Amino acid sequence: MAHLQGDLAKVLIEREIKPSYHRIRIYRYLVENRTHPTVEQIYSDLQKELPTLSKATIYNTLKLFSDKGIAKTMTIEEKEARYDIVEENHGHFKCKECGDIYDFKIDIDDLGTGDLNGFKIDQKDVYFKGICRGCQ
Amino acid sequence: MAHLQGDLAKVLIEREIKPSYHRIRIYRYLVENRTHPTVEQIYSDLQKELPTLSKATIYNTLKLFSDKGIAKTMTIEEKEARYDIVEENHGHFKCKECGDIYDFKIDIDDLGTGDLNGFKIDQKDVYFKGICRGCQ
DNA sequence: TTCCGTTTTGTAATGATTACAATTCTATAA
DNA sequence: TTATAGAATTGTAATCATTACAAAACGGAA
Ligand SMILES: [Mn+2]
Ligand SMILES: [Mn+2]
Ligand SMILES: [Zn+2]
Ligand SMILES: [Zn+2]
Repeated sequence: MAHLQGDLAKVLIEREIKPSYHRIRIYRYLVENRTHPTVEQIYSDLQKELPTLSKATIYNTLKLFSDKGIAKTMTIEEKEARYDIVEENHGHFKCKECGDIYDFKIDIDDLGTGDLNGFKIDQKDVYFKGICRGCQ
Repeated sequence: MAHLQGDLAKVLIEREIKPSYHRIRIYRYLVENRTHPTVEQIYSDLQKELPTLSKATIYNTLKLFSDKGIAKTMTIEEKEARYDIVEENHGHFKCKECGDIYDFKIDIDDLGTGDLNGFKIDQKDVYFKGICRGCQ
C-alpha cells in the first residue's frame, strides 16, 4: 500500500495517460471501489477530499480511461452509466430490488460466435438481472 | 398475412393487454421490423400512417409490453434505448461503424452461473460490440 | 345517447450527458 | 526566477431522451 499512488501512476503512464493528480485519484477510486459506481457516486465521495473536483472532470477522465482501455462504461441500466475497471472477463448481475451490481465468473471468450463470421469483436458484455440472494 | 391484425391482437390478449389499435400497430411494427428500433424510429415510421400517434403513447406502450413480457428494452448503447420483441434467446452485436445491431445465435442458458447460487435470474443479455463484416 | 373507465395526447419537468469558453495548472526555456 | 505555451480543469449553458401529468378523446355497457 505504501506506493499505491506511484503504482497507479505507472499504470496510467503505460496507457499513455498523463497522471495528473485528479486522474490518479479517480483511477484509485475505481480500483478501491469495485461497486460499479455512477458519476454521481464518484463525485460525491471524492469531493470530500478534493473540494475543487468537478463533474466535468470526472466525465472527461472516465471517457479518457475508456478510450485508453483501463475502464469501461456499463449500460446495464437505462438511467445512469456505471463504470468498472477493465479486468479479467466477468459478467454482471443487477438486483432489481437493492440495485447492487454483482460480478460473477463467466468465460466470455467461450461464448460461441457462430453467426458472426467475419465480424471484429472488440467488447463483450454479459448482463443478468433479477433478485440477489439477500433480497429474496 | 390475411389475419395478421387479428393474430397480433390475440397475442396481446393472451398477455392481458387490451388490443387497442395503436397497440396493435406498435406491436406489428416490432414484429415486422427486427432492427431493434429506437422510439424515434418507431415514431417517425408509424406517424406516416397514424398521424395522431404521439411519442408518449409509444413510450407508454413499450413500457406495457415490457412489463407483460412481449418486448424488451435494450441498453446496448448509452444514448437511446432500443426495443426488441421477446423471442428465443439470442445475443446482440452492435457495429460501431454503421450502428446496426445484429442478432446472433447463442445459448444463453448454457452460460454458467457459478457465483450466483441463490440468485433469481429473470433476464440475460449478451451484448457484443465491434465492426461488422460489411464495414471492415 | 349518456356515462365511466381506459387510452391517448400535448406539454412541461427532469436529469444525465455534452459542449465550450474561461481559468488554472505544469513543465520548460529564457 | 519569470515568462510562456500547452494541457488539464472548471462552471455553466445547451442538448436530448425519458417521465410526469392533467386534459382530451375514445369505446363499450346500459
Ligand atoms: Mn465488474
Ligand atoms: Mn434481437
Ligand atoms: Zn438485492
Ligand atoms: Zn457495420
